[in-house]
Amino acid sequence: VQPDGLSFSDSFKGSSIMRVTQKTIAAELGVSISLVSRVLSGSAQSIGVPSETIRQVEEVSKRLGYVPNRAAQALKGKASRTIGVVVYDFKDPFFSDFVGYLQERLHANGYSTILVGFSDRQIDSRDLNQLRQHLLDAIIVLGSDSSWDAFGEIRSTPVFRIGHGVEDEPCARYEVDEPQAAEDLGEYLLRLHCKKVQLVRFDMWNHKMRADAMQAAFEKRGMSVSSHTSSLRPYFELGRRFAMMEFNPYTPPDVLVCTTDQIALGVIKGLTERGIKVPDQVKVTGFDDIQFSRWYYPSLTTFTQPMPSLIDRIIERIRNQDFAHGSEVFHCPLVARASC
Amino acid sequence: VQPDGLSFSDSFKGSSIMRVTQKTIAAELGVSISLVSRVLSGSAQSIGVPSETIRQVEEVSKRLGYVPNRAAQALKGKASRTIGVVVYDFKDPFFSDFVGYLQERLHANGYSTILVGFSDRQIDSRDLNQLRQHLLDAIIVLGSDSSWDAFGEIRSTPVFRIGHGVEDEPCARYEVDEPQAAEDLGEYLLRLHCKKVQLVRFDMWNHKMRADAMQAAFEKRGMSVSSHTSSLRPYFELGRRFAMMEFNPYTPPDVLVCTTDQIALGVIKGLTERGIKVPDQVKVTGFDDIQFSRWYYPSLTTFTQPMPSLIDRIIERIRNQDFAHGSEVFHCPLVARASC
DNA sequence: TTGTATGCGTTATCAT
DNA sequence: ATGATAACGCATACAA
Repeated sequence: VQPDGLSFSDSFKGSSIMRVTQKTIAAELGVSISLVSRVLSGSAQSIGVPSETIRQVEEVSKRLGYVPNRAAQALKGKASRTIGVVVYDFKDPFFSDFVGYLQERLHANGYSTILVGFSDRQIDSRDLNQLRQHLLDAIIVLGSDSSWDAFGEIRSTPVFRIGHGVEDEPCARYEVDEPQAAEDLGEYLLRLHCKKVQLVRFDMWNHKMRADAMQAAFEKRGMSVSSHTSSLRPYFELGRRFAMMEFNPYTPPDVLVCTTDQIALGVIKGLTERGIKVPDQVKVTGFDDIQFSRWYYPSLTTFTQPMPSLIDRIIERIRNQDFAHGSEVFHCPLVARASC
Repeated sequence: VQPDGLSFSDSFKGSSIMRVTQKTIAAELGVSISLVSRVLSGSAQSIGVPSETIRQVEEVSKRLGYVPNRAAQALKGKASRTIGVVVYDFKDPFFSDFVGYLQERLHANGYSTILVGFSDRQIDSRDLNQLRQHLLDAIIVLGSDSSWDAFGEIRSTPVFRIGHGVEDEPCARYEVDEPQAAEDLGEYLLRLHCKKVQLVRFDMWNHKMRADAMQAAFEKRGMSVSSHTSSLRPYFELGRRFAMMEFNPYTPPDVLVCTTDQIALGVIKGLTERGIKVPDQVKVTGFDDIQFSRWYYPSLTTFTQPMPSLIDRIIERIRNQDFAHGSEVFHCPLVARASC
């Protein structure tokens, strides 16, 4: 990093630029702060303030570039219209896609997003202290966790979790309908005359939950199911390593069912490097429908997560202050592409 | 989305759960709020408060789970330790990678991140109104923009831009050293005996800037350079479409130099679909080193952006209140992989 | 129709 | 060594 050496003189003037507050506007017009406040908060009309006065206040406030101070508003007990978003694994493309969409919808609905995310790791309650210092209308958690420990101390803010959690978590939870997804894939594989399935998954309880549902659905349909489990990270490397080292091309399964798109893409890359053709010699499926699954070669058959409806539903609940605890499941449709 | 129908009874109790404030602690101990404040802000020691009192306050505050209210602190003029992050294209994997890393570093340094991002579009000053309502220590902008319009109204908060901007932007700017990158690639291609280069880029000024630098460096070394420009989005489709429809396999260039990894990956996919081998029949390069470039088949030769050092440098400047305007360039090292 | 006063949680400046 | 008090920006109950 090297300076270009010519423009460092014009320095930022720090806090010398005064913020425009209601006081500024009131002084400018020679009226009281409360009058300005009433106009700016929209309650003036119904109170009976003459529209000429309203116009003047609005004119000056616009001219001076007034923006309300949320800190002050929040302090007064008003909804902060600020949402905390917690992500367990930001490096995971699925989650970063999700965050992008979530943030955009929140923004469109007038909410600000405070982001707290990590890579590949459990979240500690200390990690959330920063969130607790803000006045939030709600917290949205992206990711599964088998314990509620991290959120135990957050009691004054409602939490929505998108992912699997513990049974009696004091939050509203949205979970993938794993059995339904498994049934859908089972039917699909049956039509493709798959007899022999191998599952490839990460060694974690939520992957196991998904894999177990798959296994049940496949065996119910008379397929034979074996399983490969690994704790290698990142997921892509897990899949690739499996395809390179573990996959046996002499007694291949018909299909490799992976619990995550990243694993599946790694598998495809590993197989391709070994000269094994997908889907001709072995089929591959994933889960999540990340952006790159459509763009890989071959494109990946996977399950789409219905982000738009899910997110809009949560935003609506936040707006309605509907913070009822409990879990709902949502359906992830199978998207058939080239890999299977 | 269907309810599971059994756990919606235990509703969230809304604001019935009182927040713990300094007042709560003061009441618990029968002391004044000021005393509590002094202890909690760390100024007690030097003032001469007995360590026993300090201990007691700290004990109670921990037991009650006190967290300072940033809104109140910010109102009092304290640094909010909150940073706004603006992203021009969150759908772009490069930016979402960047945001993840940035956020993690900010968090580690005690800063909160307020995220405002969009997909594929110019940002309007209205889009930033939400940011302006927060008391921010700084704003970090990810992405290039040939105009300062959107940020014109933000005058009380220092801005850092990572990307190309206009010459006299009142902010601190960090820009890719395009000529240096072009030189590096020129040398590299020379060693690979490439004579004929085709550039593939998006139709936007910052892509043109990069492509122009490349063209100059290549022609300087005696290579012939042609160029394909398109305004198709997303970038991946741009590259793929080019490879499918425009690329002429009978008079192929030695290498396709793309202004972005996404374009390059699309090119590779398109070529692969046509049965054209990369890098055997034609080489491909990108720019940015997104996560999937390493994972594509073949893996992509590209330029890495030095996020860690860049981000840590910016955080340090924020901490030191060093908001000097002007631009610095940073070097993006070439990473040679399979595609070229 | 508009102004005054109060309080949100915190910090800082006074007193005591 | 500690407690009152004011102030940050805003909203609102209460006066006028």
